[in-house]
Amino acid sequence: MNLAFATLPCPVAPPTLLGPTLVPIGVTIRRAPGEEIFAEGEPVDTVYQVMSGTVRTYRLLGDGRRHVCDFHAPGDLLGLEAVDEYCCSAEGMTDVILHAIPLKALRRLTTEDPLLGQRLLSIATGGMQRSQNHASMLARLGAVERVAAFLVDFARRFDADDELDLPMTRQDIADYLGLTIHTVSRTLSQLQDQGLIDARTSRRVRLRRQDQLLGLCA
Amino acid sequence: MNLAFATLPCPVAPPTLLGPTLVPIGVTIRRAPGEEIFAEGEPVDTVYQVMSGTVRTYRLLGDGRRHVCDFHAPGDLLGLEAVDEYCCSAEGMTDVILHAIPLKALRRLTTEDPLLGQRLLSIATGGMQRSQNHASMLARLGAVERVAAFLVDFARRFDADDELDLPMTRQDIADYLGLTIHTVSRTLSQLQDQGLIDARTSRRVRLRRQDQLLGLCA
DNA sequence: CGTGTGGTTGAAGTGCGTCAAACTGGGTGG
DNA sequence: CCACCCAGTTTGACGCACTTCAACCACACG
Repeated sequence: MNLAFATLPCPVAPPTLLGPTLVPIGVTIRRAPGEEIFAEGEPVDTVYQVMSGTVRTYRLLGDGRRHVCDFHAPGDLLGLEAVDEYCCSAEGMTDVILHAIPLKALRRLTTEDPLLGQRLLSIATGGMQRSQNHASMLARLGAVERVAAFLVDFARRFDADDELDLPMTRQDIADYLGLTIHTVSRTLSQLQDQGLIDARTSRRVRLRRQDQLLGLCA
Repeated sequence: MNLAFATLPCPVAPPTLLGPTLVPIGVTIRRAPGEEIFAEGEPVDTVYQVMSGTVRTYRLLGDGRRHVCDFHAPGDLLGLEAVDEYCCSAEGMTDVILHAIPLKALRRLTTEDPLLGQRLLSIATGGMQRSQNHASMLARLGAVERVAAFLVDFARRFDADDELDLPMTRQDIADYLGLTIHTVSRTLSQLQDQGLIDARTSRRVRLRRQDQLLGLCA
């Protein structure tokens, strides 16, 4: 067993981050499933790095419609904003461990360490590209393409190769893909009938033909 | 919906007297309407600041479907990417004057000047927020809401208060809003019938009831 | 005056949403 | 251990918003 990893609280380090934590300051906090991390409109005073578990960020429109901006894996940074208030809310989907970094301290460190600034910029542009991909998908793909794109993307970012353990409900997926739970459910059934996936339970999906799923993403 | 977007202080100015640039290096280039500035997939070696005119950034999906990522006003920065190739194409919609900044030089300046790094980070997070707004719109708003949101947003970012001079075609708008030109045209006619706008010509629109249009954006 | 590009409008088609009902699995209490 | 519940999920029937197909219009240009 790799003891170096065993002592670190962040088992997954995505390419945007060089180390397990972004900065050596801040405190560790925990959140239960459904528990709020920060809310849209609150003043920004803290940036969070996901250390373990999964987080969803979302916005509520005037009449209650919800849009899930993204699902966040260990390593992801939350709350890096352009303005002085959070533009979306964040809450845990599983039990979550977060590294909470005071914004002031982060700013101070950034002025001292240009490399940290570079890294933050890279994270921010990466986030921009990701939301642009999301927007392109919502603008031009149909339901089957969206669900296929979601499955392939989730497999790449989170779990293993083809055995997915989805931490989110159908409603979460629907609000992420701009669909309804009915359409998501029907589409998954359709992919199952076509033999592209194998939905063992509603939360456990195996990608049988990842190449064909990828081909559906246009 | 929060329509704020971080742009640099570059007011619309006649070509002979351009506003402040991001950095004191780089060269000025011009592009005609429809002319390419950079293309999706090309290696990133230059970032551009729009000095005058309007630019569209877009992506092409496999089968020819197009998604317009954004329309860019004077002051906006183009080509700030997370990876080593442009993730969308950019071309002029009007005659355009751009400030072309070699990426290497920008990187060097950034390590020397932490304030510039802050500014770039602010631009990047602003761009991320803007694409997130775009995605939320595409995910959850209907055609009327999308067109209304587009008009209000365009009025804020570009032109004057309520007299819009649209530099883009219906196809551009449709590809930005995830609709067809037919739906865009019909929706504008509908808003006209309701007295919310006054479409003098197809490119010239007056917002008669901006408050009501804003109310439509959910 | 003909041609071409972009825009508008109508009629018909369709993909996804809405409404409604049944199902499933996990948790709880009798 | 079983009965029951309940949130989440699946599935069917139907409606509607947007797309598709098609025609016509407006204006610029040679």
